[in-house]
Amino acid sequence: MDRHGYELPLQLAAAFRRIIDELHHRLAAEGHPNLRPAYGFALQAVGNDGCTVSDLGRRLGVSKQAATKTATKLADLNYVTRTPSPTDARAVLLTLTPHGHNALTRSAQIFETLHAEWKTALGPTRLAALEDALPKLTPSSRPTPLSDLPGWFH
Amino acid sequence: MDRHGYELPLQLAAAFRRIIDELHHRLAAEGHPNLRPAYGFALQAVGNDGCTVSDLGRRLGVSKQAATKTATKLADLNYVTRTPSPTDARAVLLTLTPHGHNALTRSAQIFETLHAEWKTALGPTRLAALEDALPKLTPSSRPTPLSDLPGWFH
DNA sequence: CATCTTCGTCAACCTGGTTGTCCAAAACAG
DNA sequence: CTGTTTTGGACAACCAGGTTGACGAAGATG
Repeated sequence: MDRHGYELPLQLAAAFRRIIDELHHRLAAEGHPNLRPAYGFALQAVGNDGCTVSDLGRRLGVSKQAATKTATKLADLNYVTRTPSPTDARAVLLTLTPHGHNALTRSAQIFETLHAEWKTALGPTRLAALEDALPKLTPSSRPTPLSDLPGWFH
Repeated sequence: MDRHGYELPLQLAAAFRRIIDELHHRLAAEGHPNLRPAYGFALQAVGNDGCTVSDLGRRLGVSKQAATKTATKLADLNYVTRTPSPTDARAVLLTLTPHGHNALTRSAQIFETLHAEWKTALGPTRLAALEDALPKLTPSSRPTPLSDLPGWFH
């Protein structure tokens, strides 16, 4: 009757993986074929208000150096622009380009579509129960930095 | 009332991450401080029956070359031994050492303990509902290779 | 016996992290 | 106003764990 303890984490990982894969599959079909999952998280971290390189590092939970590399990548792919900060001559402001904004809004739309699909697959009650149960599964303690997902595995 | 679509994947990732972190935290306390999550999956792939390097690559969904590197790492950490196959002079058999067996049995024990803790936290009904709902969330199509989790993000 | 095909390795490369070093700019003493 | 610390960002070097390409030795197959 009972499942084994190792099954649930595998299911969690598989579900997460499939969702993110599906998201990027659809994003690729909507003009964002170069957007890797890792970049997606970074884009979210930059956000509509933009931020500095150090901010990005802090939000992603990685070093400033890693954030610099990521910022360069995002700029190369035309997702953000790097402009000197008007208030701090040391700082570099990362700002979403129209392409970056587009990626964010497309992602949000796709997530809402996916949410509707899950509701159909499970029924609203069971989906809500799932969303309810997940945060209670682990004694969260800290507010879960939602970051450092890449690189954490190693 | 409804949650946003992006929340569920974040919850999935956070739960998975915390579970694996907790597993390795306890494993470290039980004599396996060097066992990284990625190695854990590889150890599971080797299994009690052992396998060849190519088998390992196939089970993990990575190239033979990557499997060679992983096998070397596991051997360096004394989790597996590399012996020539008696039936195929080309092949190298990977076999769990006592230390490797220990890691696997400890992992299984810890997972059962964690499962019991989840049952306490959620109640048996809601845990079962969670385990029921997760596989139905995504239209699995293929049987989910459970592999290539490392490296997939990039 | 000749010819695939497979097993495992070496080498080179890519990505995305990490530390260490450094300079210029800011912030904060005094 | 000046001297010292802190901070922002980049450089370099390194590491882990993937990738592809080439290759020899061994099995499988004609």
